[in-house]
Amino acid sequence: MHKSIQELAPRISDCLKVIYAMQERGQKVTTSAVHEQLGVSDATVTMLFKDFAEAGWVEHTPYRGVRLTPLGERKAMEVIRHHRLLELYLARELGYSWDKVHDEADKLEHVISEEFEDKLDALLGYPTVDPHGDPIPSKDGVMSVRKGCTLTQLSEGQTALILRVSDQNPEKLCYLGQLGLYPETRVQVVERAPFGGPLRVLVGEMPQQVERMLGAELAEQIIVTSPGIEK
Amino acid sequence: MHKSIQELAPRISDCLKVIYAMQERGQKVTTSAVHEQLGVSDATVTMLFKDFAEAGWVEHTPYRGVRLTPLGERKAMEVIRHHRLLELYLARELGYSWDKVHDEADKLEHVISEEFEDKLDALLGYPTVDPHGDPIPSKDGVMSVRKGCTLTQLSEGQTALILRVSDQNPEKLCYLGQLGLYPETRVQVVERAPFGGPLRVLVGEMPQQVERMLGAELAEQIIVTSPGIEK
DNA sequence: ATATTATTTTTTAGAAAGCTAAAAAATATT
DNA sequence: AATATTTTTTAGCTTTCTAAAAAATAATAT
Repeated sequence: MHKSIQELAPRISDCLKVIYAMQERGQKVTTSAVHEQLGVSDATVTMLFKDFAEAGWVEHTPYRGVRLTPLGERKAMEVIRHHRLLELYLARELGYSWDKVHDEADKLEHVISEEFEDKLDALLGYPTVDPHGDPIPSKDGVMSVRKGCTLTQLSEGQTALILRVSDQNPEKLCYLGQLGLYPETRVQVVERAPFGGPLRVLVGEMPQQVERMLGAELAEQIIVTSPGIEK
Repeated sequence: MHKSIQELAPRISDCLKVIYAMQERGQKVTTSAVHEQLGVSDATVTMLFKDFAEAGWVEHTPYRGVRLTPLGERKAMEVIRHHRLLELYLARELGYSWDKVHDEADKLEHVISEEFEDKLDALLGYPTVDPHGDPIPSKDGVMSVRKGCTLTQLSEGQTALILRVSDQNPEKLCYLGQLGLYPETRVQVVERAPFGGPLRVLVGEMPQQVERMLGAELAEQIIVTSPGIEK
């Protein structure tokens, strides 16, 4: 007899997040891929897939991986909303730097009540993006994603606004912060070395603009407004 | 082979709190008493006692119960500090009523980091009491208890300041809140019915003073300044 | 194409943690 | 001394996870 999923136990919601993130990136959600992200064995992932399928959150084709159902996406939105509200709260109210918010939010998100979430939401003024520029889903599960492209896709001379810095690695975030590359910051590509080489960019508005060098690996993680369509 | 206690798992810190609370009230900390408070079987409590003794947190005399060592008290202070800082934070920053803070803090206290605690502490201005008037231990484990007596111990006509309202029951707290019986509020006993009968008290300062009736069971939980020694 | 080999996923069997009911042991009460 | 109560020990349950075996799929060579 298999037990059905009642509450969002830590393992459950972590797995949901991983599945959603992979699917969002257009990747196949396979046993081995989730196993790598989640740090549990393949056997465990297979069992999680079964539980999820039984709960109606995913469609599971054995040996082929899973795909979220509308219900599953809804659940994922709840988890992501908790996480991102907490991230923003930690950064704005408690003064956490943006490279530390992820890990702390990961621990807190499993224990906060609905009431806590609502009060946070109100305290923060019903925000729509977290410190990395990632959108915060609304309470009814709608997440509006601002369209953009990666910084590497801009051509020389082009200007854009940073929308998201979608990396979880604290070291990388810390470094990007030192370069001033936060969401809502203006950037201009001065020079683009070929074959995935580094970028030379101007960061910030006119008076205090600074020039920075940036490797392609990092630039790839920076989502900016598509040229022409600034808002 | 028995595993030693490394981290303060939820069960562990809950048990520590219960042991500390009982010892503070001068009660014997026996297997059955902890079993009742904690909601686990006697067998489990016996095993917890063993683990605690092995960790050097208590002295365990088999069939006689436990007594906290200085190290054990130190650990208990850490747990209580977490809990009470969170309670104050929930009440003051997020607008929780004082009857709801306990349960939410109970969930959060198991997951917050040292950094989170420090930032809360700073945000709250390094507070010394929680919303119930219970003292918050300092980071180095010192807790200064303001001496007082219960409201039932005052004689007719006497005046005092409420120091603590040390009840955890949400319903009772909610009711006491309706009567305006919060810490730092002035009260005067107008009439004291004999044989544990109800009290008639004046609540608040002169201009907007109100008269209230109060059963002995509730009055017993209200700690006030001893007459004469107001501060 | 088809057989062979490699890879991935699932199943199976069992380990470890955490708990409890019931039996045994110690203490308390009459 | 006999009986009742409490605590501890024992044995075993449930949950959650994994290593290894089995099954399915994918890649390669003939």
